Amino acid sequence: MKKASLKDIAESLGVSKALVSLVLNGKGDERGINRQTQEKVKLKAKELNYIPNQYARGLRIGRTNTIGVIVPDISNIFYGKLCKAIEQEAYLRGYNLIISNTYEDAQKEKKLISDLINRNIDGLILASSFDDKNEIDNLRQNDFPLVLVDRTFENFEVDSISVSNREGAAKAIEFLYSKGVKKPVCFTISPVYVSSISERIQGYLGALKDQQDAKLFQIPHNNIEEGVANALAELKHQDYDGIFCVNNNIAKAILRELSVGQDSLQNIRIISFDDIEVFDIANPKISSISQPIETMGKKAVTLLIDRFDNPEEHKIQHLVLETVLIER
Amino acid sequence: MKKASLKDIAESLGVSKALVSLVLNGKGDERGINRQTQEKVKLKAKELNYIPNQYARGLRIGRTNTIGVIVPDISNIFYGKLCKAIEQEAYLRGYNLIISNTYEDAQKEKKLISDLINRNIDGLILASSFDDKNEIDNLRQNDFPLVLVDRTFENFEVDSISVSNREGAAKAIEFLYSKGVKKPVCFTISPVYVSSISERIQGYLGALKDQQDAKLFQIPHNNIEEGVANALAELKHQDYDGIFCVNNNIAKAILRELSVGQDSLQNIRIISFDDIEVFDIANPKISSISQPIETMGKKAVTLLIDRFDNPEEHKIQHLVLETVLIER
DNA sequence: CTGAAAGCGCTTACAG
DNA sequence: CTGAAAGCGCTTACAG
Repeated sequence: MKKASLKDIAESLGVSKALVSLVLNGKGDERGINRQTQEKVKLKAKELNYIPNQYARGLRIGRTNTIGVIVPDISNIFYGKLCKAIEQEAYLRGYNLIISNTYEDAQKEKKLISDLINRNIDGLILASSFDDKNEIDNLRQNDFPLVLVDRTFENFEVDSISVSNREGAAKAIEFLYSKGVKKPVCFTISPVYVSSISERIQGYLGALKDQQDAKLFQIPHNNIEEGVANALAELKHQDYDGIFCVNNNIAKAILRELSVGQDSLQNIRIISFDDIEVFDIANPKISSISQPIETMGKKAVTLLIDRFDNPEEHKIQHLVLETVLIER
Repeated sequence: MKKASLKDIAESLGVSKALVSLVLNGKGDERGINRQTQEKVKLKAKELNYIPNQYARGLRIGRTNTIGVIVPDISNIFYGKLCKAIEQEAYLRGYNLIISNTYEDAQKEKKLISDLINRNIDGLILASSFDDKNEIDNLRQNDFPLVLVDRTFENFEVDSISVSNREGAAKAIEFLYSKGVKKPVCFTISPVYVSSISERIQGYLGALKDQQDAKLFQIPHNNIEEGVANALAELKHQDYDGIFCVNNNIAKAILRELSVGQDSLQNIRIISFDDIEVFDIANPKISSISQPIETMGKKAVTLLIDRFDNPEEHKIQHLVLETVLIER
């Protein structure tokens, strides 16, 4: 691809690169450049199909209009939708995205973060798998523009946006009780230390009528099917009559498992965090705690860009959005 | 983020930037640089936590180790998985991804392509929404590294990887017949001109026992629910007894619609292109034509990188993978 | 109103 | 064995 450069435009017009740069960046009037000259430049730029080299530009001014996004797994529908929302808002604002997945691997996350920073991203939107905020404390110390999304850290002075997981989980348990469930069990997922998951577990525990009933199954994130199958097998012989799933992947695995037998569990009532389309058509019916994914994604971008644009006035924010109970 | 540069290393060691660059790029021995000097350089680089600025590097050598990926919609599970496969292979090979969505909007696709090229991506993996290969013919003419994935163009000398859509669709129709279906209808989706969809339609038409039975519903991609609801309502009064869905989104919409009534259609047999988890738990059972998504994604990356690395010897390839019928 | 020059951080001939 | 210099394409003081 032979692309036109500033130089090409300048030479073909007999003006300097500096002038062309100024005009094309909308500083023509401000710098009092002849209107006719400005027109000529713009015309020629269009004619040569000029597009500025963002990396040369980035190298010079230290901004690349690129936002890094790191999530655990984009093929998880929750993160897929989140990335979509982020992408749409970013596109509107003129930013590109570099999206990467960690698959809950802290080593990979470390590498990705330095890779991305190294690629001169202007800022980072992160759904972190780290168990400790210290892993990213250097970013905070260096004032690197960072927004935590979905997963946050306590007492960490960095912009974040998430949902009220504890309340959402409590709402789920109360719903189960209201439907006659006596003993609800919680299916959680590894890594259990990420804020969203641990808060949901706390919400479950806090909402239990009798702490004696507390029962948690921890399903490994990279082997959900088997973990769920084992848990369900164990439940068969017990008197738990409700299941709270901490995320949609768990609920989906339960549905699959139930569809191939486990008749004795057909009467168990299920509710899950994340509202996904599958629940509309699933049998048994699965109620859910729906998250405002779009708002979360768009707002993350807004927070980040505000941080770029107003580094001085920008106030660190911790936004917490409400969830909605969807009864089925 | 104050990052260490070549200069920092060079100065603190009293050597030149050139030497440092050579050593760090593994050309120390080749250029006969003193082993001890090399060691010192590497140590200091580690100590200062040096990471090269990829964009300065890219500006200089014209490569950025970044691959652009453009798909219609990453929140569609098919493309989500495809991107995941692409990401995994790219990560292994040391490449980053810039992923963007077109939402089937040709204008946006045009803009994204020039944006990405402009960001010095080394190559592009594209699932195009264009109705005409001429839209990207300039890329081909300029020898820009490009791999078409999922959606291809006929008689277009550019690497591509896709599945045998026609045969897959035919297989689906034959399966319906084998299960006693007499008159299968096809639910297709807009834009209907993209290769994958049009080939599936051709497969459907070609496999019909009686061309008189041909019946197509064209569902708009941005209003699937309503389109499907209308189509199903119309079907109620007719004698079609099988449905072939050209993709998973259509099938999911049918499942939802059926779950809220339409009893008279419960006995219709359904098969869909794309095998998704939902089908395992869905009622009615939905058979499917499964695509080798992982292979498609990984192979796209391989093709692209081979193109970079061996620009001379690289032969244009059009890979077509087989689909698999999943009976349910 | 416009241009010449410096410099962002890197790599690569070229010279010794 | 190593260094000085040029240049990738851009923007921005500075000068006139």
